[in-house]
Amino acid sequence: MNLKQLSSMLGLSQTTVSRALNGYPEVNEETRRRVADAARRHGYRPNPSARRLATGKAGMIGYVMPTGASVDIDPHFVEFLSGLGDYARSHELDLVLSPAEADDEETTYRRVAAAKNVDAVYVSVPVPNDPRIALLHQLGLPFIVHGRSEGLDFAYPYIDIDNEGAFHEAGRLLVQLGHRRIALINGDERQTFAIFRERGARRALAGGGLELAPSMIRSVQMTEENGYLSARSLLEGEQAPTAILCSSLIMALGVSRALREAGLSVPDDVSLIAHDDVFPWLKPENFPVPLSTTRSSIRAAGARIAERLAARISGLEDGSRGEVWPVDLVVRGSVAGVPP
Amino acid sequence: MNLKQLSSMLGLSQTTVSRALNGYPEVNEETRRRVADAARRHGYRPNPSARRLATGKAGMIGYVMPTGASVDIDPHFVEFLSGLGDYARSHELDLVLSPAEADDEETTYRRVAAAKNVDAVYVSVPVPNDPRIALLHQLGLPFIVHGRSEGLDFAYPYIDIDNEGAFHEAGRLLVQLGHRRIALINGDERQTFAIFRERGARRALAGGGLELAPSMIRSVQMTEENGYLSARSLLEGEQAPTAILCSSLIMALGVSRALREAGLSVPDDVSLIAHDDVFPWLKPENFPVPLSTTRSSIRAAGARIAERLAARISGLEDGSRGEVWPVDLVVRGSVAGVPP
DNA sequence: GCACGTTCTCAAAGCGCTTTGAAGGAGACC
DNA sequence: GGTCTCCTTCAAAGCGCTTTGAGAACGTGC
Repeated sequence: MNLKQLSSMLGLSQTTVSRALNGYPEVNEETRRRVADAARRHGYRPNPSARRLATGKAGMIGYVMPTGASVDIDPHFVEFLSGLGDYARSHELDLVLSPAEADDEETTYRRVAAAKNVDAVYVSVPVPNDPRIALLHQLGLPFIVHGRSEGLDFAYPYIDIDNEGAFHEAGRLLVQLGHRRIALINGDERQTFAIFRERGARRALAGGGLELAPSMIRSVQMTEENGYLSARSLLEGEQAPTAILCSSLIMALGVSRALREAGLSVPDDVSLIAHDDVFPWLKPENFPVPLSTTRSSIRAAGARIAERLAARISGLEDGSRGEVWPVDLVVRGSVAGVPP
Repeated sequence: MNLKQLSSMLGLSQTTVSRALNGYPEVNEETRRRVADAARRHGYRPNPSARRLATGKAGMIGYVMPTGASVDIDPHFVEFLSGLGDYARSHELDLVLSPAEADDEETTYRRVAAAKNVDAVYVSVPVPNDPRIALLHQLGLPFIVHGRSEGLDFAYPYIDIDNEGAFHEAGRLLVQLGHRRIALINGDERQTFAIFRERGARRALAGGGLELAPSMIRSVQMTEENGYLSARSLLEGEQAPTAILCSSLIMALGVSRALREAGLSVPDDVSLIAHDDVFPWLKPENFPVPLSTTRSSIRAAGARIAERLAARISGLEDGSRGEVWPVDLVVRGSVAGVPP
């Protein structure tokens, strides 16, 4: 059932039917009702390819997904998807994933932009001076960044959480409890979120007259194993930390394991605070000792990003507003004063 | 730069240019070379919307993604995506995710099929008599199932792992080691993979003259917490198991925690075998006691599914071949003979 | 009764590609 | 020289929608 058939069936022109269905004002209400009715009865749905060709609008949002033989997609991504679904499922908004060679995303961004398959894209885990953002800016393809870049000479729309604030607050708590040897097990140091977290932690320590020595920092891909290895290497040092800030719950699993293996207990020997992106399958309150966290739901961010992307597509939003969401510090059993 | 411009620039008709670029035989080699050259130099790329409208082919594959306020997307999904990327990134094959209300996927499948946005879809985690498979079969939209259904009266293409064989082998090992009280912590019992695993375990026990009592089975969503709760409730019983089969590494985390909390050690008090889908961020060899597993990479399956979907789209594959992949049993320190 | 807005509807021209059916040109064969 | 083929190329007709520019139809006001 296409427009032609439907309109001839109704004895109307394609124009009128199209306008009736798309809510244009110059159609008689009575006619509109008749058309809408017939469309529903016959299950008419405009062919998106045709509509796209005619309007240039795709009604889909895109994501360029870095992949590679030695590249693993981040498990956080499913949480983002859950959030996206929260908004998108009721708006018939689809997401197009375009896999890209991780060390050459530009080609794929150009392909996506040229193809006009999608009306807007979202960009995740930015780095300072992110070339993807500059490229999208230049190509004129609407986008929203999940996270922030630094050093770009133009404004762009984003949603980010207050990573610096979160780690500042967590660090400050530890300092207030008397800890002086505080370590940070962070994500990839090239990524802005990790830079901000380090900055927050550093500022917190400075507030207590302390420094965050390079020997107390680890920057690694966020796996259980890396959490374990990082913690172990920290604990081996002369100046083993009495408190650890950790950038992810998954790494915190490994940190727990290393502590247990070293015969150290939480929080008596070592205090532990991790960032919690709110996974449904791994909860901080279920750690052997309930884990203190800085908490912010990626899922909620995903829903908000979908919403803003949809708004940009339909012209309801423009400009380059940045949103920074506050992060909750949730104190549970894993922190205590410095051991005697 | 579109076809019209390119062809007038070359002094050729659109027909010839189109054919030259699409590899039709009736074009002079010399002409083809000229055309290809000019296309490359001017960065010409056919507009996919136009091509799609003309051919009806989208060059994209789809996935209807069940979502809902209380529905969480499975973390296994990113592994699938990594695998998909392994194949798709070099083939410019995009994936369209269409979020659906989890309790009414049919509507979305119909929308996707009608929209012709995608040439084929993949279906994951099927249940017996899966209505989605029946629907796709009826709609004539090409698809491949990741997993298997049961009870459908037609054949369909799928890729599955030998879940029954895997759990049979794992169970048999435990039986051979003398265990008589063996428990199964499984995924959602409605899903085929869980049914097959139970079947495998049951058959293994039967081989030793044993029965898998309902009281020794848990069917839950695969989270750390549910692993913990299931294990705890099993250990509380009169007839606490001396061995546990577990359907996921994530649940095995919780099982470990429950055992530790109960003061039981692996493998002296309880042997443990889990299914490992091969997450890069959580490895069985890094469990406190290296975990024995039945191993099968979801990522590899993702790549294979992308490949087969692409083949179906381009007409290289048809019919309804099912592939069943064997599963490795990897024995590590977490299994031992039955405690005295 | 006529000119003039309004309101509603329409034919036709795109959007950029693929594909059908046909035609021009060059050899080959008789 | 004429006819037949084969090889290349082409004009034009879709694909199914939106949108422009224009035309009926119908009051209204003078």
